[in-house]
Amino acid sequence: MPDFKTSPGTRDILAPDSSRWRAFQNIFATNVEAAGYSYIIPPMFEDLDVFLRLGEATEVVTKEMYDFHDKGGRHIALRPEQTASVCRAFVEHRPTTPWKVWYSGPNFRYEKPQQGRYRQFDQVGIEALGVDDAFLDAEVIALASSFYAALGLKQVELSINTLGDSGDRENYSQLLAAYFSKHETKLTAESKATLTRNPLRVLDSKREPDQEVIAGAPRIRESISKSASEHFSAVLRALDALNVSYKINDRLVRGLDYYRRTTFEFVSTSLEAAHTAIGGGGRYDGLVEALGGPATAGIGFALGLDRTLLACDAEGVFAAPSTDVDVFVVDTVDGTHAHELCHQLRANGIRADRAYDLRSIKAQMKSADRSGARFALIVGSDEVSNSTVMLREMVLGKQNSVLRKDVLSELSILLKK
RNA sequence: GUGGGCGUAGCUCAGUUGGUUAGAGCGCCAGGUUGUGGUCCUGGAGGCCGGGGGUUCGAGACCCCUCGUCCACCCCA
Repeated sequence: MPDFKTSPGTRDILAPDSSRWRAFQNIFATNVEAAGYSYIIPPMFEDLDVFLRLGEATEVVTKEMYDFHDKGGRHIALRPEQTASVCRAFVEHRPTTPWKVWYSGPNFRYEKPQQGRYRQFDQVGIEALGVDDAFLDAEVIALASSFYAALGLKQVELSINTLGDSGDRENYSQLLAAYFSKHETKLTAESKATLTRNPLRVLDSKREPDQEVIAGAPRIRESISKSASEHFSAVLRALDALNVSYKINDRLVRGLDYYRRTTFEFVSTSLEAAHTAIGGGGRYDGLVEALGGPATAGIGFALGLDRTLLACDAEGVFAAPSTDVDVFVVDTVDGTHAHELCHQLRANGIRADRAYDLRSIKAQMKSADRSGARFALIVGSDEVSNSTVMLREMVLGKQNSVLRKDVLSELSILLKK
């Protein structure tokens, strides 16, 4: 056993998974940049207070923060998500609105790891600030939806709900608290605990014994303001116009406290494990204000890389792209020829690798095979003496002699086929 | 944070009721093939059996602790 291993909940992403990650991020970037979202790279840590604005009833804030005091005495936290950072950046730079940004990168939560849940986990996401328009809600949701489609995912369901405005949410929360307290004896112990912390989240319980009480609970849409209700209808109409299918789920409240109005979640029906939620988001009108900025509307989503890739595995889509080189150079003379040929090929955009330590031709050919290169260039003493190289097409097992000076042009032609 | 399963070679795993120098397959290296990979054959390297303590004449096997990992709960992406 090695002396050192990765910390719990962290891991090394090696090839071919690493190239899959990068492709994932590239596809995401292409999709959202095509919709006017620009790239933001916020810091991975901030003043703890930035994240405290996410809400005191949120476990992400109260129990799972990676926080520490730095050498300057600042109370710092590794970001548990990126929405708060984006809002802080908005307040700090005051860009013109609408401000549409996307991000990609790791977040940190001190949780007990299990499948699809890590202490360092990656998300991609977008945030759009300064716009109240229901068309934006629908645009954001549609972008997530078409991104899943771009990966090849089919078994993804969209749930959507509205939480009303902040006053509505408060009222509803109290209404629920009253209702659940009345029926407390019928609730599971876990739900009772949740009730004292955040009555809304009791609705999220998937425990069987709770279902009857939940079914009878008051519905939020009965107690939201007219404007919030109209906003929700407009979002749904805008989704219909794009043929984005959804399920209204009036029990969907989501984890973070800052959500207002539109809230949504993407669930993979191909996953068996507990973690089927592969992405989610919503409006967070008021969060910018909480961070000291002007009253500003905001909406966004975050998608978990790991979970989305698990869903891809389950559906057998989005394989890791190949990173194989085009050419592998075998040099049994002294290594100099491989050295120079690789350099020349690479300089001309041909992906090339070689063997080292002047191993036997057999060993070098084995490396060539493993490299996945389509062609091998073989240089032995015969080739050196008549200024040629042997060009071998690996899968065909055919080879022919090529003048050393023609190698580049010859390969360029062959690789285009 | 709570509960349960599992830690033996780089990987996947065998290892009888405790009994000598701990095994297989795959992978890796070398040779068979003095200029050729993928198939085949032969050989080789590689293990403080997660760590610590205990029981025993004797522990990879049993007990305790600890760490890691997986699963469920909680929570969430």
